[in-house]
This record gives sequence, C-alpha cells and structure tokens, in this order.
Amino acid sequence: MEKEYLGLSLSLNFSSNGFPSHLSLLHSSSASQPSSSSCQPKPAQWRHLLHAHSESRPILDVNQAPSAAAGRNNEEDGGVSSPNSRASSATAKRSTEREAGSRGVSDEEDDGDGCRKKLRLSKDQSAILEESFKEHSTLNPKQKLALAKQLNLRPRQVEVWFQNRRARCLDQTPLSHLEDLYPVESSDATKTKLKQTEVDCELLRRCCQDLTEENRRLQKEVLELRALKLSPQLYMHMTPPTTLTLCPSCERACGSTSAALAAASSSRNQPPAEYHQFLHQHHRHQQRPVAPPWAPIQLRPSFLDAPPQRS
DNA sequence: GCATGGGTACTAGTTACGTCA
DNA sequence: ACTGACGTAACTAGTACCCAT
Repeated sequence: MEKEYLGLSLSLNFSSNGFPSHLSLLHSSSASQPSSSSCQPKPAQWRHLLHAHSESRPILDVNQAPSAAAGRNNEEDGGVSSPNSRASSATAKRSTEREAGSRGVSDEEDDGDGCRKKLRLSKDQSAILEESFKEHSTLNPKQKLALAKQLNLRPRQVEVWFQNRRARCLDQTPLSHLEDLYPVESSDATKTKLKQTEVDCELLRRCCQDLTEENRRLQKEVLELRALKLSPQLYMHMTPPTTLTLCPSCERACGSTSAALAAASSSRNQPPAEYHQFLHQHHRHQQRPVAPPWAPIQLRPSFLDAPPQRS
C-alpha cells in the first residue's frame, strides 16, 4: 500500500501548544476526549445502551477461556476457512445492516455476550504475544490459531492484539529521514504512534522555521542584487567569467541562488561569479543544516526584475 | 486478455473499559 | 468515594490485493 506521506503542506498553522491544528485534533482524539459528535450514540454505543437495558443475559467473565465462557459463540476456534472471519463477516454484514437499519444488534447475537467487555491480558499472555511479535509482526492463520490455543484466547483476540501492537510500534515513519537533520530529544525510548506524531510535528516546525529564514535571506539577497544592478559603475569593473566557479568559502554553489544567478547571467550576460564574491564580502554567509530534502526553490531567470515576494 | 465481484488481510481512526494517581 | 488521565482491547470504515468467474 503506497501512500503519499510527504503531501503534507508546509503552510501549517501552529497553535499555541506547538501542534498544527489537525495534529492537535489527532492528539486530543487519541487521548480519548469525547468528540463533538459523541452526543449522539454511535453504533457501538447503541449496542451498549441496548445491552444495558436488557437484563436477559448473564454477565460473562471475559477473562475466562472461550470454552468456559457461557453462551459464547466459538465458531472462530475452528475458523480454518476464515482466519479473519469476524472482521470479514462484519465487513460483509456492514452493507446489509446499513440497508436493514438493524445495525449492531446482529453482532450481539453472533457474539453471544452482547456488550463489549474488555479483557485484560495476563502478564504471561502479554509476554508470549510480545515474543511472538518479535519473531513476526504479522500472523498467518495457522500461527494465529496456534497462538490462540496456546493462550486460551479467541483467534480474533490474537488478531486484534497484533493489529494494535503494529499500530503502537513504529520503526519507520514518513519523516524519519528528517531526524538526522533535526535531532529531537525524546525522554521515552518507546515509540508510540502518538509520540511519533509529536516528534514529526517538531520536525516540521523546525523545517518551517528554516525555510522561513531561508526565504527572508533570499529576499534580502535579491534586494541587494537589484541595488547592485542599479549602480552600473560597479559592474563596469567586472570581467565576464567563462566558467561558473564554486564559492571558496562555503565550497558549494550556494544552492538555488547561484543556479538562478547562472540562469540569469546566461540570459543577461552578467557575471555570476563576481556577484557571488561580492555577496560573500558584503554579508556573512549563514551556515545552516543541510537543506531539507524537498523541492529546491525555483527562481525565474528574470528574478532580478521581479518585485520582492511576500512571505 | 479484460472486467467484475467476493473474500481476505490489513491500516487508520474511534470507542469504551480497566486501572491508577 | 469520586474523578480525570491514560493505556489498551475491541470496534468501524475504508482500501489493496488475490482469485475465481
């Protein structure tokens, strides 16, 4: 599944807590804050409400093994044909339930226990699951069944645990390549998705700062060049270069600026190397971290005539 | 070879329960 | 005893891929 992670806009507005608005939203929702729409019961809530009003079912001890849980449907324990049968059947059911308007009720009857009771896995169960996760972060149907049998859980529970575990563990993130450029100190060694989102946010904030600074510097440079253009006696003394040379102080072509100068000089027959040296003599080069790995700044060849861009 | 539909397996996001300070 | 924060099990919705037709 290929995803375009770097489609993020850099025109993010950072709120007072340092998070872009949509990330703040993510942050808050992950912290289980009730959403605005929670006034109206969601399907699961309907299910819960329905169950709360029906006293016909006995309360089950969900920490008991499936075989011991009274009334539980154990169809999955033999789920050879459908390792993800519950999810799949739920997916298949969704459309029909939507049409029938009987959402949520049929699941109960399939499950046998009605409401969502939360199982707390024992330390042993968690340890075995962790061990298994270290070996392979995904399970094939056989492994899932074996693990479920070993742990006395339903295969669906093992499956859910692995899904949640994968969500919690992020080794590679879309912005991980920026961490070398912008090291972020983290107090906690364990990477959760939420923590990684915070780190990503910090990376983007720093990149944004750098780009703003770069933009300011370039605008200043354009102004200087424009002023230079208006004083003809200055480049009367300059000899046109035959080749474009590297800047001796920074040992690079000074990024897009020199490229734009080269482009401009090729069309205007102006001396870029001398301009460059002049700039070095007249203002200090800022040594920044390596430029962020996204699109280089494109300047029009006629940028010397263009009015300064507003940031 | 192609379109199509069903099944499967996954991710992202959300909800709700259990625990703890 | 109560409460809010937090971790996480369980859920929904959506998507990609595979395979049979």
